[in-house]
Amino acid sequence: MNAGHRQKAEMLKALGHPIRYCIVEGLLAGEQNVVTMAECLRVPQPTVSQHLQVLRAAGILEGRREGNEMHYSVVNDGAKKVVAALK
Amino acid sequence: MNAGHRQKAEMLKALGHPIRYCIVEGLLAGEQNVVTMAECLRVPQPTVSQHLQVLRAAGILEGRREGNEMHYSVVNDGAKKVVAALK
DNA sequence: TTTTTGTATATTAATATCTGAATATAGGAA
DNA sequence: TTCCTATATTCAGATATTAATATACAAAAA
Repeated sequence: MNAGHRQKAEMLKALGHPIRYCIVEGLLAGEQNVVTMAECLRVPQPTVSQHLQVLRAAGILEGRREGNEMHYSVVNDGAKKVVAALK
Repeated sequence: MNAGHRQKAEMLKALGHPIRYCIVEGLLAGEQNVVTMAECLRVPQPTVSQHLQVLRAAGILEGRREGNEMHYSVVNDGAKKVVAALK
């Protein structure tokens, strides 16, 4: 067990929640807005924000503000590969 | 968010622990014995057994007894693909 | 019976998750 | 400017889940 394992496991742990997996898959398909995510997932907006924070902390997402909306995108190649592998 | 997301997230959650990721990767490389895993991972054998149980419950591993040893193998295609994608 | 191999259980500590309220941030209208 | 609305984050809390340890138990072979 080395640092690589830890890093990969940490990334998989972040993806290993239905809401977060759905967020990442949705972002890879082009969705962006937090309100849209919350409606699609049928969970309160704060819950989505908290999961977004987990994904950001894991280095999977980055966000930038566009007016009063946040636009997130997947910046982690491993996460992209994992979601693609499970398509 | 549908049943597919939940299933995939559950599998990723099981893989999302350094010890468990290491076990699965090691099994795909051909290792088998629980004592060997424990020594390699430098954790107590009961800890390895607990993680093996998590992986079995997630449908990632199956084990069969060979004399007084257990031989585990990875039986989940998704898990194989994920580990391969992160190689 | 003793040793080796592995699992099961109980306890405790640490994390994760969800909810609701409060707060921040940006844009537009009065 | 001030107020209002929409968007998003942060915080506090309660609850639930997970993980690690130690201990006890079970199965098989020497």
